[in-house]
Amino acid sequence: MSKTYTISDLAQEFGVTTRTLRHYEDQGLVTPARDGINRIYSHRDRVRLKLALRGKRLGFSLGEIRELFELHDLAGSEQRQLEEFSVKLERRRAQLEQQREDVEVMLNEIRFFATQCQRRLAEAESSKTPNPERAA
Amino acid sequence: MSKTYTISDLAQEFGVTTRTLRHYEDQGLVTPARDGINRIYSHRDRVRLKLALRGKRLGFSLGEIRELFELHDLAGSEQRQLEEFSVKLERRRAQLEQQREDVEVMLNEIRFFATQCQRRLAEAESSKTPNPERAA
DNA sequence: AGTGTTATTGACGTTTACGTAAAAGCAATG
DNA sequence: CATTGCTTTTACGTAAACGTCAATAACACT
Repeated sequence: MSKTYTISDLAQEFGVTTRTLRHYEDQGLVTPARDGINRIYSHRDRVRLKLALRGKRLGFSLGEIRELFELHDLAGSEQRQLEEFSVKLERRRAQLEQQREDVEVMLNEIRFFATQCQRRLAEAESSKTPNPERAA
Repeated sequence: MSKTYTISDLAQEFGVTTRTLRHYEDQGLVTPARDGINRIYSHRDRVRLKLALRGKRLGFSLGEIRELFELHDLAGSEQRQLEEFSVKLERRRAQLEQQREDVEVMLNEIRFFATQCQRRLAEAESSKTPNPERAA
């Protein structure tokens, strides 16, 4: 049917260890089926892993990522919880926009230093080859 | 002369504990002077703390933040290390741009769910007040 | 002099996110 | 059929980033 993956398939593809995948299972982030004793990962597990790793890059804890998954799963459910859901989303959003701002600031700063670096390296280079403009 | 701060001044301002500030000192992120035994934080320390907290929000470890500070301090120094510096900066930049992409993806997803939420909440609301359009 | 506030240095505790080693089970393969 | 390779569970270890006492010291009042 739909393609499945072994534990090392996914580990390799995403550059993590099998230990990590088992850990994520303990934490409820993925729920692979079993072939006897061996884990079999579905497409859904693969997607979840991808999302989890993105979440990690964004600084979320595994617990928070699980929460997000739960919220995500809940997204088609009863209205009574939707309000609470909405509030949580708003908090996430604010946090992420702060983070985006942080990233922009950092990138600008890095770009600045990078150009400074290039300039200095260029200067050092041009002073090695005796060129007429400045060597005079 | 220039304004100084006590440990709790900065802790309060940045919403961290004094323990955190002492820890950051252990890790070499700030180097407050002393009035006898008491710490006195300079404007420079304050800036460093601010940068450190931003770094944390971006997912850097304290060790990495210290590295960045060292690189930053080195920025006006000898060319022989500039090349190495430049390489490190480039790695950071790539990492940050990946992160920025992650943030964008996440924000879009959140915005999508938020509007879905609002829509459902609105629907629920309008079905409470018997309005002619749909109650018919 | 006594009381309260804020500071100091240890030093052990805690949480998170895995690492790592041990012991054991299938499965193909030379 | 023994070895090699991948898997499993169990369980202790660890690095980072602080938390949380504890004991002590310096001031500010009142």
